[in-house]
Amino acid sequence: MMSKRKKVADIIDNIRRVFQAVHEYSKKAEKKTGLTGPQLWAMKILADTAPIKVSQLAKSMYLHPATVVGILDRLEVKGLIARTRSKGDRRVVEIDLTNLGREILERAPEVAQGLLVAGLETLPNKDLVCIADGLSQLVKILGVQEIPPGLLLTTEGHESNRESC
Amino acid sequence: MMSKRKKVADIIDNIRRVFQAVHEYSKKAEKKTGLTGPQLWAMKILADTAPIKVSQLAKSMYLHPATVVGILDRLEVKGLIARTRSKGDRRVVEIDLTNLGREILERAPEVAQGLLVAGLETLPNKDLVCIADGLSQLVKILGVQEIPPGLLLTTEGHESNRESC
DNA sequence: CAAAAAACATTTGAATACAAATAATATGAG
DNA sequence: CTCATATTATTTGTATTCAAATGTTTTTTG
Repeated sequence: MMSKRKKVADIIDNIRRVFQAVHEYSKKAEKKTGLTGPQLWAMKILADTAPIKVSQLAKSMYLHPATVVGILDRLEVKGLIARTRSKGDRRVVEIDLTNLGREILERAPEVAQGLLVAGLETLPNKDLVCIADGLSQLVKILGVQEIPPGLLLTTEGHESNRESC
Repeated sequence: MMSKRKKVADIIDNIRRVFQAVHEYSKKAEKKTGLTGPQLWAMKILADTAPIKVSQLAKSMYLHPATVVGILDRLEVKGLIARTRSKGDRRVVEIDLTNLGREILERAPEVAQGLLVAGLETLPNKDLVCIADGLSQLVKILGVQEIPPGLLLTTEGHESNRESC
């Protein structure tokens, strides 16, 4: 029987491994496409929801608007997105993919989350429950059930409803 | 019974929550001490292992040496650490906490990991096994059992040996 | 309607973070 | 011993991230 101390240490190690893996994966995707993780992420969202306001994009990415402006600047320079001042409300800037942007995106790999989703979907239901419960406990410990996820991807909608261990 | 799709989505959401929570926590510690997460993290490591080489500190933090140099620059300006060119090998720079650094550190809160460890330790053994197994599965999916953890903390030593669900 | 408040995108300034290049020193091969 | 190689810290340049301040435009209030 492992000591409690040892179990806790193992858990922490594995959390770190997950952090690290997501990070490494995003760096690999960067090498392949010339797009950084956040840039690719923004484009994936645009592919689904363009045209979209800057503020809405920021919300979708759970990032500060100022951060998104920077990312958009660089994507614009590369000719992958276009900004248009909205006719109806001239405070608003509408973002859309250019044709080049769409082409590039087709050849781009999934964001880190894609890897996770693909991997998880191959698992039997029983294992999914196991993983889900473990993470729920962690979330409970951290006291962040209410926090809207953030980072890592775009899928919105977070109605919860889970089973217990 | 939840659909597999839904389960996977829930898992991803919770992973994002954990990411987010760790990040938020580090920002909170920053407000309290005037030290950023990485700065505090570096000092915690120094408290345990100083004097230490820059390259060794970088390894302990799983960061690029260039990044650590920047962090040390800012800590040095605040008078919390001291750099000394090593006598034995003049390429090496030894880092140590100053007395002021030690004082500040005493009043500083734990790094995000501290919160996790404390929370985990209150859980019954059964729950720990549940969390550990869930994370093990994730790590397996990501194919990173071999990756030395990284991020989040400093404790070294990672022999593994776990039970199943 | 006019002034105040809010919403929106952006700019500015600071801290990470990495890769690549540099400079200084140490070690190894011949 | 000398030259090539390796190690060590640093500098430089780019990207991400946030908070705070700014400038426009819209909405709300009085």
